[in-house]
Amino acid sequence: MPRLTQGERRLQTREALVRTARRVFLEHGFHGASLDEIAERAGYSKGAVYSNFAGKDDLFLAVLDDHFERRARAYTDIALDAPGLDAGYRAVARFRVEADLGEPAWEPVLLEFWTHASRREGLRRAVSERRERFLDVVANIIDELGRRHGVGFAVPVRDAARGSAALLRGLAAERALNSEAAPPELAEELHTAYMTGLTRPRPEAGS
Amino acid sequence: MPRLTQGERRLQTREALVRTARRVFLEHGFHGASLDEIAERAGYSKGAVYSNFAGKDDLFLAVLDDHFERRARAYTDIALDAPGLDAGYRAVARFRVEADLGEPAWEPVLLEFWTHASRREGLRRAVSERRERFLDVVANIIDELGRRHGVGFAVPVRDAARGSAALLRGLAAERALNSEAAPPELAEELHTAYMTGLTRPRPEAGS
DNA sequence: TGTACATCAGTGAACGCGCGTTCACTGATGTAC
DNA sequence: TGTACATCAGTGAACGCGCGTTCACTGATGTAC
Repeated sequence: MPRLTQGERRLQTREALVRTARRVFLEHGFHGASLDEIAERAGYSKGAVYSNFAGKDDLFLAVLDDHFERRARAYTDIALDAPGLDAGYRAVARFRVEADLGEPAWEPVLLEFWTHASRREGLRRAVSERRERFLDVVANIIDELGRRHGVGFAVPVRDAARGSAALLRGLAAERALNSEAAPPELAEELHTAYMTGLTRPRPEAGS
Repeated sequence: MPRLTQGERRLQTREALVRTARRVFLEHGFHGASLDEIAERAGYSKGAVYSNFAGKDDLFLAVLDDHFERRARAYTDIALDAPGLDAGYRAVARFRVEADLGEPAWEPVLLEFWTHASRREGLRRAVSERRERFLDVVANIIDELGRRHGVGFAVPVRDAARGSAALLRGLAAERALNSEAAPPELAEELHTAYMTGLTRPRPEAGS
């Protein structure tokens, strides 16, 4: 009914494609998903994909951006709303595991794309930049958490963030192979052990 | 010169295929590697692959078996030869990172195959069984380490082992995207923090 | 030791299939006067 | 408000390509007598 401008229409198409692409990637994996199916299920032809994205890789990057953005917001809320330091460590781990269990296909697709990207220099760089930006957010959370509770960390918060993400991702990979491998309680426990092992009583006071 | 029996010849073919397959998988990834190239570079035709393996998946499983076996031996030696508890935690992390850096393509291929397997029930199970067997070895190492140094752990050693592997794998994934992301010293530090966070002063003495 | 038949590792060609990407084209929207 | 031309989102067909798997076959090794 509301006459849309060309730009709005285009944006609408783009969003429909990204939304559908996410679903199809989840169902079939990155290599397994076909642009044909994505376009068709979104109500367009394959050409529409190429009119809006540089190709399959680029389409997945758009899905990625969407995902990381939502994750970043969720982590921030969850960690900083927690009642204590330990509770923060735990809440993040629990959230992550629950998210994985709710959408078990996501982590495998992401890893598949990472490995794909790791072999293509340009794409590798594109994914890496997004990754680092996401880690910025996590690092800020950890930093803020430390500040609020008057503790410091054995390594720079950025490195602590990377390790935290690595541990949770590794556990997700275990779960992809064996869904009972790392249930929420265990993930909580291990993540807390990791963060606790890094936590130091007193932060270095300013220079 | 030495006339080989049919069985020996067959075994020789099998081993040549596995050895070559490993190299080609490393070069092109699991999906990217073709049985044609593997067979040809090993000096056989594609049919030889199907005479020795059920298919591409099965061939990769053979490569996996080989890999895990060598890794298991290496970890055992390294952890138990270390002069102390912390040194053990550190040595394992360092070994793992050095191995990754020496063969940066391995972790991506392994992850690619894991994600592939996670979507095929039969294969998933096959990989999972191998995975659990490997974790048995790591769990034994941790158990022995704890015994020797008179400490216990906050979770069952099997779970501690899974988390250790998860952390190191997650860091490897980071490195696949950005080779400078998690250098040996950092991996050591993070892994030690994780293990230390799990370590408890006194083991529960037998019931 | 020698012969006849059976087994079997490995060959090589053919099969069957799907997909990412390109491109000439169209019909609708936007712009300029 | 209306007309003429330009732009552009999306179409749909064709292109080009590779690969995993199957299978009838062969030549050599193994077996039985």
